[in-house]
Amino acid sequence: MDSSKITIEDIARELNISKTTVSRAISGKGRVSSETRERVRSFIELHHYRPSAIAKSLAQSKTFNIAFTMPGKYGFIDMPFFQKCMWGISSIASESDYDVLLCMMEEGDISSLKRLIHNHKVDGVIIGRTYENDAAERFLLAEKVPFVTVGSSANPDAIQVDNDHYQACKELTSVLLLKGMKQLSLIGGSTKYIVNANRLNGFMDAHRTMGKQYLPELIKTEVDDPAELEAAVEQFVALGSDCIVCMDDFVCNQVLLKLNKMQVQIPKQIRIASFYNSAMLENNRPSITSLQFDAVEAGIRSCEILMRRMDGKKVSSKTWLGYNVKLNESTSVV
Amino acid sequence: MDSSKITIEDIARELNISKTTVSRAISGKGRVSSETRERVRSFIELHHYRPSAIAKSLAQSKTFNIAFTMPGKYGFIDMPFFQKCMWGISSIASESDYDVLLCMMEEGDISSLKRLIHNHKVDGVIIGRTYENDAAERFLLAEKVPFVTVGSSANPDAIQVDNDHYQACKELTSVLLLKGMKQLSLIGGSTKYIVNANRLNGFMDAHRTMGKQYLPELIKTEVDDPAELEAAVEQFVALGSDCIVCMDDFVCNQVLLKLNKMQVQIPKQIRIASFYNSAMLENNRPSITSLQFDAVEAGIRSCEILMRRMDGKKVSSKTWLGYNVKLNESTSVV
DNA sequence: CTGAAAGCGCTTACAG
DNA sequence: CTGAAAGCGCTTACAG
Repeated sequence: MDSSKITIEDIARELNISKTTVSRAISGKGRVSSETRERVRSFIELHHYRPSAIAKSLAQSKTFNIAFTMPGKYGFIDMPFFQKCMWGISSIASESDYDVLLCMMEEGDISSLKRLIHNHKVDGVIIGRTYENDAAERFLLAEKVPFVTVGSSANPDAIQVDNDHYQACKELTSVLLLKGMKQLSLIGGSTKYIVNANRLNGFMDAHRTMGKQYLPELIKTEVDDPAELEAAVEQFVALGSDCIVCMDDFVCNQVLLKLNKMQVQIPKQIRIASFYNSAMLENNRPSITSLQFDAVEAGIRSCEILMRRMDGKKVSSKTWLGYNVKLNESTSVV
Repeated sequence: MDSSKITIEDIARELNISKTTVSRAISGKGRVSSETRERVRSFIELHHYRPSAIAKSLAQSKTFNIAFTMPGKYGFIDMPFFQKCMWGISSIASESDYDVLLCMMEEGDISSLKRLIHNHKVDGVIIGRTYENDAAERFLLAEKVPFVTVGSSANPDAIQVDNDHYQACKELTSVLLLKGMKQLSLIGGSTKYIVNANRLNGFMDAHRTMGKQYLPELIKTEVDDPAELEAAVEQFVALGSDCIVCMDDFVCNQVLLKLNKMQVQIPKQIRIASFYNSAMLENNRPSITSLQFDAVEAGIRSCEILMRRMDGKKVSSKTWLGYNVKLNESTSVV
């Protein structure tokens, strides 16, 4: 018998029992005598029978697929994050015999997501990258498709899994202050992004909590072009800042290039820390002190939550993930 | 009528025609009067009917899914390649209303692939990373599942899409020689890997073709630990090599670090080129001369070929992809 | 050009 | 504990 074509009906016929019983013996739902169960089990093993996921899907009106959305053509930044995240998602999904379907889309263009949903190919989705006023989220909400976002969303109806950037930044800043640095400077992009606003607050509150002052001239947010960034770095150095804290790894990378150009040595002449880790900084010399967020965990948690949500269970709308402060060469006080 | 629950039967009833006709009007297969077709079309549009991909799958015994395999937990190297490749694959797949299912696996552990195939969740697979004596390939061959590999495979039965590394390396080497470099050195890993053997041959044949000599002392393959690599670099410098050619970007990265440590300036004191491009080198200062391979194209071609193969069409067992020689600062002859 | 009917391979109330 | 039968929502020979 060709193993790839065995059906539940074949088993029933061979074993002289009904399809119903076979189905029950396999799924474990409903009572089946242990003797019958064993006969089915051994037949299946012998003939390498594998149930058709498609038929099961149709019968149960479930696809056993979830989608994972991520940037496609552009935004090749921080790809390791997505890979690790996917790994976490896959592991959890497969435990429930679910598979993950790729959905690549750019900001604004959610056509691939629409196709997936309209074709009823998935039971739920994990949004790997959120945007402000996210079209994908609005669409999924309207279509009543369960989803969870990795990263914060402004949408109060979205179920979110995120790192506690505020706490993490506050802690890293405190550690730097404890190490004796006195003139921390901060540089980063737009604080209209929630995550950046949180980072700024963490930075400031750490100072407050420890009874330290920060110099307003040393805080430079809303930086969005290289020239501006270079000017800021020059100013920090001129004002005698002893450590530059970067709001993200992208900014950090640029700061490093600028300091290199200026021939300023790290950590001898100035120290550097980043509020975000990434592959970009991983191989840097000196190694960069940064906050470590675990992308695999983000994947795991978001998938677990989505699974529960798809099961109709209540889930909390916001899940905080852990973080680590990783001290490296770039902030060593010689 | 709840749009998410409309079936072909509802349409048939509302329009007073048979399910058969509705199905034909939608699929375009079989003759349907243009009037009927139009009635169906407008009804569908009005009520936002979307056929169930699952039901279609079961009826046609096709899943409309393909799998893309890539490394999971380990091997976080060169992730942008996979992302670009996936983007290419997705675009082509979606043209035929196919979706791509993620299959993350480590060398040797093909359990996730097995699950996918046994559950009949895909019609074909694209192997994103090939290994020697690839377990995944052997499995798919045995299961008679159509697949294509991105990158070369030693398996003669595998349908492969690959870059012509030999030609590419030969060309880059020739260009370097034409620029006047006289003592090219070559460094890389094991030549048991087909791709490395090809690279070595390209390097040597370029010399031969141009009537130049290469010094055996300047060719160092089978390098597999950092100490060995550092020693080799020191030797190259001591022997007066004017350009180090690296077999891949990983080796190149290490060579750069070593030269940096040695305070040897690029390209002033020595030049550098890589036989492979990657994000790791993209942001380097100085920018690195390297061979450019288009990962999006690799995805596109492999998916096109897989689609044709799944259609039962004959496809050539080996497809060569293009490449570009990208000259950058690291080989400028001042 | 159109339909009735069987089929894809499972699941699941319902009845026993 | 077990079965007959209907159902999941499409497709497709076959017949007209």
